[in-house]
Amino acid sequence: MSNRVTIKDVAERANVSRAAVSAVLSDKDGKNIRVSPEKKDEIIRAARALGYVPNAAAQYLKSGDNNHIISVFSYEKVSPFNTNSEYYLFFSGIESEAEKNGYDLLLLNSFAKEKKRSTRIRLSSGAIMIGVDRDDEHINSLIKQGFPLVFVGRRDIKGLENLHYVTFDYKSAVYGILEKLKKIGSKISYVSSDSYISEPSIDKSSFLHQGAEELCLEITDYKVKDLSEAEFLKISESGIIVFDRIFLIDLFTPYFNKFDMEVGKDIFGAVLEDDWPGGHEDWLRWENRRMELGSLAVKHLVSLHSSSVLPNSLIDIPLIDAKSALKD
Amino acid sequence: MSNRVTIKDVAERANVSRAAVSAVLSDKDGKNIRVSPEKKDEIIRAARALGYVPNAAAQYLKSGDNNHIISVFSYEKVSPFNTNSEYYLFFSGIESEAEKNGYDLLLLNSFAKEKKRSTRIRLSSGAIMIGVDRDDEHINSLIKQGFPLVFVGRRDIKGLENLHYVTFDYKSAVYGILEKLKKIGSKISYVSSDSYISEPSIDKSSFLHQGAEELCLEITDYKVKDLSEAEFLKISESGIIVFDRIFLIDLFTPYFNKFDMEVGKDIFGAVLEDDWPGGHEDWLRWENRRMELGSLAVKHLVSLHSSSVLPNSLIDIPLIDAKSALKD
DNA sequence: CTGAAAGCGCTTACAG
DNA sequence: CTGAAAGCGCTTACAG
Repeated sequence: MSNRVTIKDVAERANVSRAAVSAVLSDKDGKNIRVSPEKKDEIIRAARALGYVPNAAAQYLKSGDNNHIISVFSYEKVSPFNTNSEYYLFFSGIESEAEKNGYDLLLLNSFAKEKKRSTRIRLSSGAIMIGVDRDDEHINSLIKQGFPLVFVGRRDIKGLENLHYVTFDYKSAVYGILEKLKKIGSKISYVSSDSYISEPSIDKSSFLHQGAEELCLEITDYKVKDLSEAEFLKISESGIIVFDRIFLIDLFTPYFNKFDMEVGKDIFGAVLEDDWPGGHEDWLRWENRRMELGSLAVKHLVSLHSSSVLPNSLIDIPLIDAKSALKD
Repeated sequence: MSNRVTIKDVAERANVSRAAVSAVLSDKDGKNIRVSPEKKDEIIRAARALGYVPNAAAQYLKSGDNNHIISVFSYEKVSPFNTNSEYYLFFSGIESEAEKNGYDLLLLNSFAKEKKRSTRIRLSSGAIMIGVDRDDEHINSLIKQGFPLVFVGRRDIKGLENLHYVTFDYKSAVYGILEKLKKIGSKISYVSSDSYISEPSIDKSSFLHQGAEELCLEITDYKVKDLSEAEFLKISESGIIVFDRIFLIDLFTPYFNKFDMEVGKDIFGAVLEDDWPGGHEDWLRWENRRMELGSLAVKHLVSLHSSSVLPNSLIDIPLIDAKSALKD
């Protein structure tokens, strides 16, 4: 920590003002500050001889410029770049897009000091939020103050308007599935888990009901925890089952077997989720586009930086095609 | 960028000095600065009402403290957290150990602006280097100035002493392999590729020769690019082949087949590398301990931070056991 | 064409 | 027990 060389050292060695050093070394010479070629040369040589490395913290503090660092904030237990994290693909898309745009990433994942952690965001000039916690005071304050921040997935936080987020185009995906199903029949059982209701699950459900109405389909909702045989029979009566989560399939499979029902033939199933482990080809579903969404989050953040529009105004969010991999 | 609230705003609202705000908000009240409980309460309320978030860049600039951010620097094309990067496991170990110690990670991987990139290191208070480029002026300057920096893998940079690095214990691994081989015979062909000579490959080779001498084994060196039949026959005559890189196996396999030689029976092969794709069970080799090495790099960096020893003095480096997964 | 000065947002001696 | 002031290392108007 001791003998760091600063701009002052360079200035002294080159016999110029610090301003001149700053201008030359950050290629801003010629704007407000003009430096003669000889001095310029001398400054560069002095910097090299001394081993000067600019203090990025000081630069950022003073200039307030975009420092081309994006914080990636995750509330989850598993770090998002762990392959078996459900956020890995988001993260992977974020990283490659960030690199394309010349941004570096600050990963905020330590759980030790919650408070310090959200503070470190201020070392970056923008943040991408993965995960669903919404009660971080610092984060909410920063949003209010117009700190560029993009959520992956629609987010709704009470008291906060104009949140920036990118999301899948669930509407067209859900409608696509409904159109396929309409060819089979007009009654649909919609099975959802009891789990925590997030914005995406709210959206999917509302698009489903809205679409059903438009397409004259009849939907019956079921909340399922443990599945009894009676329940199964009631649900499967319609011949068409839509799940909101993949894992629900496991609850039903034993009964499909027991009653000799073949999915895609005797009964039709669709799932409104994307994280497919492989197999399950008889299920109607959509592709995993998480990488694309991660990449989109970065694009959105970059546009927030470059645009003259105040961050608080909502920028148009291009939608990811959630292309349905449905059978004909 | 506009309406960020600063410590000044909080101080004004709470009718105290900025010093008091700073002390209270960073839990340093009671040291040099004492604040009455009422004022303390008022400060906290004011900060909350205003939505104050400390500016980490300013804090770091002023205090110079350990800001608990580690830069992870990689020179490679593929980002280290890409699963198929050869650095993925190092990175994975770095990340989990960093989290354990309450450190966040700044990933420096963008290739657009090489200069800016190494500058951003200064936003962190330590760095871990993966990959082998050694001609980054900024990095070298920072090392000279005592910036805490740890290389993954032994590194040798001209003009720089007391580099910090963590490395595999190649010596014991290579000796372990030699001891196994000694049971088979006393003549060994050492085949290495023509590729770029890095410190690890230098180390492995020198341990191999040194160990052979101690164990009274005879080693003949071969540099191989395209393998001719004549060459193959010469090399395989010894009955024992040691490769420095896994991919060399592919050059030899066709000839093993042609001459009906079975590895582990008619001929013995060992490889001084760890990144095994699976299979190849007949080859003597060692385990992949990259994750452990990544984790060790973080431990080393943390000890650099906490120790009162000047960074320039070399701290003892605990070695990773490169456990040999050799057959009996 | 060049340099002196103010100030970014903090923290930390130091004086009262 | 509390506040005024200096200063971390930069950049950017501004005055000459």
